[in-house]
Amino acid sequence: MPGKTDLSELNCSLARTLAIVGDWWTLLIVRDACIGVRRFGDFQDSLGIAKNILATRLQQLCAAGIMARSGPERRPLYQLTEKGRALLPAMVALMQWGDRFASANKPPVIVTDTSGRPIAPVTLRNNRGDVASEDVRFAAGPGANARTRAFLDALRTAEMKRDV
Amino acid sequence: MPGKTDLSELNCSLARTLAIVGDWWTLLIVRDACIGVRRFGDFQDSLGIAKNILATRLQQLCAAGIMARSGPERRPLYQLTEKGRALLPAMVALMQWGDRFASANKPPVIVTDTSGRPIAPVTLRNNRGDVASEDVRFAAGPGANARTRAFLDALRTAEMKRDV
DNA sequence: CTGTATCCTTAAAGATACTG
DNA sequence: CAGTATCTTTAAGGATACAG
Repeated sequence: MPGKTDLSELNCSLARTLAIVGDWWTLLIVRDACIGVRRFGDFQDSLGIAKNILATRLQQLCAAGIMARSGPERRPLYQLTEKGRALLPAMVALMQWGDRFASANKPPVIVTDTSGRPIAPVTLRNNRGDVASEDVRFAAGPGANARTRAFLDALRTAEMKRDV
Repeated sequence: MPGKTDLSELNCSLARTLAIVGDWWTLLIVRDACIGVRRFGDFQDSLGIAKNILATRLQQLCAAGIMARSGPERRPLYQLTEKGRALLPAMVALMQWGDRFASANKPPVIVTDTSGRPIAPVTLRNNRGDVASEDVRFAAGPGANARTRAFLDALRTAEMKRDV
């Protein structure tokens, strides 16, 4: 992105994730890989992406350890690593949001287990069960720096002051 | 993004979601909103984003129904709508991935319920319990067009032919 | 404080041609 | 088929100044 800020500096795991997979094509490539695409040309056909862009993205994904290249040098296979497959819950959650709000509840693609049983809507849970989105809170974690701590403190204080 | 493809055309809910919230700043703004940020200036301070960019994003988010503007015209509040809060599972899943792979398991921010109980790692489940990422499959859904169907069929056939 | 209006820079995206 | 090498376009991001 033009003249941009380095999101990975932001002391925020979401920002760091987006700095790695947050651009327009990367998650779609990962999605295709999940579905079973492995060849350069198949990614290209599936996405309608320019070859140079695709080549760059695949290199980045391999460098990031999200995908791995194997097979013949002339006609390699690109496959997800464990780290790449770990993106699945996030990807499916994004898909489900799109199913609901951007595809009018008519999913172009449905997600199932090996027996065809549908994957349930992704929810947030604690050790007792689902947690509603209104009940979710954020707090400083072990990786928080002073700025992040101050920021969260300030917010908490502001809420105390009855901001509504 | 420069000279770009319209992802929303892709007959894919993930692409459509990314077309709405898939740029570098939008999800971070949503995250801040989740945490409790509501003021223009607070978003700006938190993210270090330029004012014009922030203004554009907030407009887009409001237009998309993800955030809503309220309060005095001179000093409005920006808050998530139901549609916006529905992004939480996806956001948390992305954060968790970053916690693990981009923050060395030292989360800058932790997510809890109202009692401080931690939110568990987001997983994929069917009606019986967790589904491992290797056991996830994709199939054409009610919103699939001919191209998507053909694509998924072709992949399935290719796998039959013993690709791996 | 919350924007809007300009201007500028830059690099991402795409098209095309070429190579092994 | 799987790239690499260029070239061009273009619009996103950012800085600044200004306004209500």
